[in-house]
Amino acid sequence: MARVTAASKAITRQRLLQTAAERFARDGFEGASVDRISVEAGFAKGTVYNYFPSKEALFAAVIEEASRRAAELYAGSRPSGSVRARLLTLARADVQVLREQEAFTRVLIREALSFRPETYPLIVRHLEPFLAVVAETLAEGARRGEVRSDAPVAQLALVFTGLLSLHYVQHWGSEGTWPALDDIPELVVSTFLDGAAPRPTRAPGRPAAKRTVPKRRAGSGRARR
Amino acid sequence: MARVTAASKAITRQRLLQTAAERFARDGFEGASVDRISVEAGFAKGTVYNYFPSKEALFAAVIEEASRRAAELYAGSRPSGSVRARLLTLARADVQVLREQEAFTRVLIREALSFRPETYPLIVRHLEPFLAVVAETLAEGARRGEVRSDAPVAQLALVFTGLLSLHYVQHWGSEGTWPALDDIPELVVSTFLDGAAPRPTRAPGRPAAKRTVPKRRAGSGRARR
Amino acid sequence: MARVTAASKAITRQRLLQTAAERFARDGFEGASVDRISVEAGFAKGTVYNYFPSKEALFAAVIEEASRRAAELYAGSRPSGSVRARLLTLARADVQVLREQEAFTRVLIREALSFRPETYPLIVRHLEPFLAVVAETLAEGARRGEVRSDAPVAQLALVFTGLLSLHYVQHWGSEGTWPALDDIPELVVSTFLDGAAPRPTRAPGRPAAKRTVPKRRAGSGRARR
Amino acid sequence: MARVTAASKAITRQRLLQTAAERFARDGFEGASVDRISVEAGFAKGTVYNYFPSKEALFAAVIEEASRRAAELYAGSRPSGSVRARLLTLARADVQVLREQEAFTRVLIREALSFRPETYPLIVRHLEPFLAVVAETLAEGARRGEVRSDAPVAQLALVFTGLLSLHYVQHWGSEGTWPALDDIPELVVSTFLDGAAPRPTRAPGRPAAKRTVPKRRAGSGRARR
DNA sequence: AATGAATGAGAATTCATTCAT
DNA sequence: AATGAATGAATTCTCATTCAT
Repeated sequence: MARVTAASKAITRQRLLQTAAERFARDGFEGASVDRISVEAGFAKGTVYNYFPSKEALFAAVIEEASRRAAELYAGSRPSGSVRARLLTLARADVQVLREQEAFTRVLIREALSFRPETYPLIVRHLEPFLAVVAETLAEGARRGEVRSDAPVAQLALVFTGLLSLHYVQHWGSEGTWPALDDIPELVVSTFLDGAAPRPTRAPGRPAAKRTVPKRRAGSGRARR
Repeated sequence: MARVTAASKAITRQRLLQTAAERFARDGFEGASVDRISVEAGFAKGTVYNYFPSKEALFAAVIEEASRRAAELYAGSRPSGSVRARLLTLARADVQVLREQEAFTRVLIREALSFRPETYPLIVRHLEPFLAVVAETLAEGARRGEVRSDAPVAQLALVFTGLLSLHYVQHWGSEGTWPALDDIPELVVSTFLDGAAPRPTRAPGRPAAKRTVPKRRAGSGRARR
Repeated sequence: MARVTAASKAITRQRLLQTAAERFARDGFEGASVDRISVEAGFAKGTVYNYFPSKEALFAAVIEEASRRAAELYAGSRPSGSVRARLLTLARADVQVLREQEAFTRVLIREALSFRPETYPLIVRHLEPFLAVVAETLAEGARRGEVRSDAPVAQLALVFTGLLSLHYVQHWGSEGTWPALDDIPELVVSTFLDGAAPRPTRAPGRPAAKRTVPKRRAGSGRARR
Repeated sequence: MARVTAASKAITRQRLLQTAAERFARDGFEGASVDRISVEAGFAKGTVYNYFPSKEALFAAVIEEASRRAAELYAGSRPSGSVRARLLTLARADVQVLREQEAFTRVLIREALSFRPETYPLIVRHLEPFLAVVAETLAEGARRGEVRSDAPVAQLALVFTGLLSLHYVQHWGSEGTWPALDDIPELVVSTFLDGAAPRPTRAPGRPAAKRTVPKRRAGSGRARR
């Protein structure tokens, strides 16, 4: 019985967290209503308070949960190959996480912008695993000469991750018009690695001008150095 | 009477707007209290409503005011020279605007992230002039071959402007630790134009690894044009 | 739980409605304060809003409740006999309703005079059943020759009902001095059917002389003009 | 100069009173806004307070003014002839007053229904002159045998005056549909004097059923049934 | 006299939170 | 565990009133 109870409690908790994530994402922290979350999750008005001591705590739990799941998902992807290829893999994993928990992610990014002292640590903690992998990848790249070595990798990692978020924001802000989620990884990797200035030593007759910033055939360690 | 009245009204309005910007920046649109803004500005609870018909309107006025001032400041800087130099000038102007109205800007960026349909147009309107100048500069650069011509300039302009915002956010999030406001223009221009991959054709004996992403002395006159 | 809850909810609702009727009657719709109603009913400031979504809705519920009860009371009295006798019965039923819910009725009459477009339909709906019975009675009377047939019964019914209201107003306005509630039915029926001109040729053996106005010696069949 | 000043003060006062009457009539005491009255009268927000110490006082003054003007208007009409003719004249005078100051009258009737102890005496005072003339007329009629003498004329006068108000209310409530203002005097006099029971001694071939309750030519006393 | 900026009490309404059942 | 009635602080907004100019 204890087992059953424990299990059903866990289920209830999950349901509350899921609903809460959706409502927070849609309405923001202030705008979301505890009552509504409870009812939408299929419980009565007060049930949330049997699981979380306050709205704040519920919100923190939502973020915590998002972080946990994201960490799991990242754990699965062990990138290899050139730095470009690895960053692409990481960015794709991030987009994958985004897809699987878009609501969570929106909460996260939105709340990051509020600079509320209570939640900031949570968010940093959430980003850390991803940042660590990126930084490691960049360090490796710097050793191999594929990445500029004149800037601390931690900062470069922040920029890379920030670029991802930036494009998510533009995706949401444009209501999906541009960029499409699928395009984001290559866009970001390209922006991050190559910049907007033309590569000086491109092969002369290179095909230019695609619609979007080009999927560049990464690999091929050729030339570029 | 009329004179005195008009003058003092303008002062009151400014004081209200200033305080409102601060409170909105700190607490967000939902979190900020109109009564509190009024009192904190040194007036009675209801005085805001002698100047603005609603909280929404007050918020809109805050953004409008920020836009107006920003436009003035941009108007002062007429960039010239290479695209890199121009972008640098623009980015510096933007940082200048940020400094002069940091509270305003925080409101803006934060609210942009809330995706509230009511305020989105306001924000877009605010960004437009800056985006337009950036896009124009990039178009010129594309013609001159200083900028990749394989992506729409409008999108590149969005990325450039987004990169600025991204670095502001990191500045605030790190409580000023990194990046410093002064470093942001070069950081952003460099990230935007050059990317993180090493420039292939640098002069051989080039001094590497500065603290931040380098002020690159573009020098070495070769190629880039 | 459910049982207890449901029962106590009904009681609470009734208490709120009763108090609301009193306050609305005393202060009018605008003048009455929702908070005060709640507290006066023995609850906290906001409790009204657990039962009614708005002040308007509370007001509507008060009227609805009054209508429901009035309909019940009218349903009990099935008038028969001469038109005079029937109208008397109806008027007495109306006074009975008034007695049982004097506060409600005052709300009603008072609000009818405010001509607020929102509440007018409610009030009309409230009056309709009574008006219908009156009209029907008058139609029957017209067929039998007991009532003038030269005016639409709907209008006559309005006048009859209006006369009742008029006397209630005078009752309240005079603080009960004149007319007494008990006298109103005969007064109104007499005024309505006979008018103030002397009845010229009453049949001799007709039962005359009630306490109030009617005792008419009518006499003097002399011509009126 | 004192004269001029005094005159212009009086004009201002009148303009305020007129506008106030309109607003009070339209919006009720609570609903009317002092600011709006002042501005609509062509003055600034605060000017009302140079003439009236409070909203209450302004309201009282409006009623007082209405009474004064009404008394003047009544004074002009010295009715003569049969009681029916005289009552008709009085009723027409009342409708005339209504027409000339509909706003004032609406305020009055509406406020009468609120039973607010502060204003009730004012309203009674307002009605008194009219009531007195009506009572006098009825007394004369009773002496002449044209009016029932079994009820105090004061009460009959109240009923007569109340009937007028009742029809005004129906006129407003139906948005002018029924009854038309022009029809009210005859309607009321007929209802008041004759009632809804058929006159016993109508001439046999009498024309029946007009649209509205008929101007009846008071027929000639023969049996009612 | 007139003005209109400032005031602040008070209203409706929301909603996180408590707690008896 | 879950419920949901009750609470009351907090919020936006209105408006009568004051008073310096």
